[in-house]
Amino acid sequence: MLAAALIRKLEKFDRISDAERQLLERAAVRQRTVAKGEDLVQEGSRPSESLFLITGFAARYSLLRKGKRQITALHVPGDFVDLHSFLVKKMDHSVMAITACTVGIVPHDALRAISETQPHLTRVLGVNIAVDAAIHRQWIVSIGRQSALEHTAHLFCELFLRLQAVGLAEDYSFKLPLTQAELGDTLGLSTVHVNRVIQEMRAQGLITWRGETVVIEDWPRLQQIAEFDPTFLSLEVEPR
Amino acid sequence: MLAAALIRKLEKFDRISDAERQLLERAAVRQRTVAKGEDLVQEGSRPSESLFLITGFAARYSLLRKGKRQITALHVPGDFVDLHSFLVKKMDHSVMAITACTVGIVPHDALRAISETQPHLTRVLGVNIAVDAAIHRQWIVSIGRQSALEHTAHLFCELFLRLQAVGLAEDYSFKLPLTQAELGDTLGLSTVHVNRVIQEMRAQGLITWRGETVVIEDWPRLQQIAEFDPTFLSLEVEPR
DNA sequence: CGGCCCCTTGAACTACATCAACGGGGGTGG
DNA sequence: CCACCCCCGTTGATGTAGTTCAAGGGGCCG
Repeated sequence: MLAAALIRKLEKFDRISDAERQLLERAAVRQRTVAKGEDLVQEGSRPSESLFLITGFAARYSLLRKGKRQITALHVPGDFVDLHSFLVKKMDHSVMAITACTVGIVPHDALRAISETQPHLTRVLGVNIAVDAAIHRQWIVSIGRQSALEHTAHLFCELFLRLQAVGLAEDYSFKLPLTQAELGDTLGLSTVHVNRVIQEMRAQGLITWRGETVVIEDWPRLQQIAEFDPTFLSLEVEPR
Repeated sequence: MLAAALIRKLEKFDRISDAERQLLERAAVRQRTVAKGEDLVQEGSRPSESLFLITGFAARYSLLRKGKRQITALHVPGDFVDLHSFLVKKMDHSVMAITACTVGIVPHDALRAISETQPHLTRVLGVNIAVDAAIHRQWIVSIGRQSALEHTAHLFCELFLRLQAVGLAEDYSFKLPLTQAELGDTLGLSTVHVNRVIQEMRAQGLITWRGETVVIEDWPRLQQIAEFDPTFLSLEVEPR
């Protein structure tokens, strides 16, 4: 039952058998809660377990000298936050809790056992890593070649679909518990400029965003401005 | 013998047994040459085989309206260019030959067979995907929060180590067969500005770059300017 | 020999950053 | 329970890194 959110996410990629489901349930040996602002995983560490998000938002980030920060990934419930640490061993970045989080814990021993005996499940977990990479590539495109408004629109499109995929969005509305400063570190923009872009998006009737609730007011135009194509999310059930 | 470059690359991550080596050799059923400027793989396609680079440079890229282009990855000999297409099925970007290339071809059937019976080799191939993702994250950090000069310096550090890992660099020197326009599309900069940054790097005695040959003249300072930490490349043999 | 990349330079422009300041709301300590 | 304070969103003014436009020159290939 711990792994319910994770399984729902993996089921977007391919059908998961009952046997596989049970294996995942048993692999998630326990859970942990992490306070807002705390690190789930730290740069330089060599984790012996991987974490998936059950509730809350998390962010991978890197720090540079002069206090600059870049967020390289946002994670929502169901995401396997540091699955790659099983393969890559040493963390090259940290992961922090954007909100209070509960995470499921899967020991690397359990992942190894799955990789030894469960080729199909292993492939589906591989899809997870590959889709993370695809999202990274899209972010590179957006930071590199889109305007601040286009880029922001793109991120909203992406988050909406990802949250919808795990049942956390309805009626073009979802929770976005990020501050504008955190959004700036995600988009590679200053806080001030994020604020102006958001106001422009409101003025154009693209979105509303009050408190933690975002409503997409004009989905077709938001997609069009962002040049959004959902292919990179691989949200289609296929035999893998 | 076809897969020699690929195997050399994988051996940077972990020891590859003779049996695994032979499997890879047999999986690489044939090779192909691709002319400079041609696409190896096209966005929207559903490849039934994956390609690794034997010789030449290749780039993954996305196009935006108004003719803008962003390169999201550079590939050098030994790189498994679209291994992820085995898992993700539909390409969300294209891959082009920066120079004339020869590529080895591995049918997805062969990759599936490996995934069914070769857990260790499957994990090592997974490292390949995970390291690609780590490089993507580093690019996000560099585009998002570094100056043009810092970012360029970082890319040169990365390329030097990656080329050195496959025996294509010596004495702080390597071949970089990119035009300044292509480098701009890689860094998210205009051609004009790339030119000015390169000149600044030359003026500071960091590098020389004549024709296709780059020489790193001051490796410690180049790394320091770039805030370069090679951890993300995972170039250490470890049991995986 | 001609044409076309590719590198280079100059000048003008602009998207976004930086600096500074203020108000409101929610949590905390007295 | 109230007061304070800090975080967060917001706004204005100014600064600048990088873009865009334009043009020339050199080398290589057909």
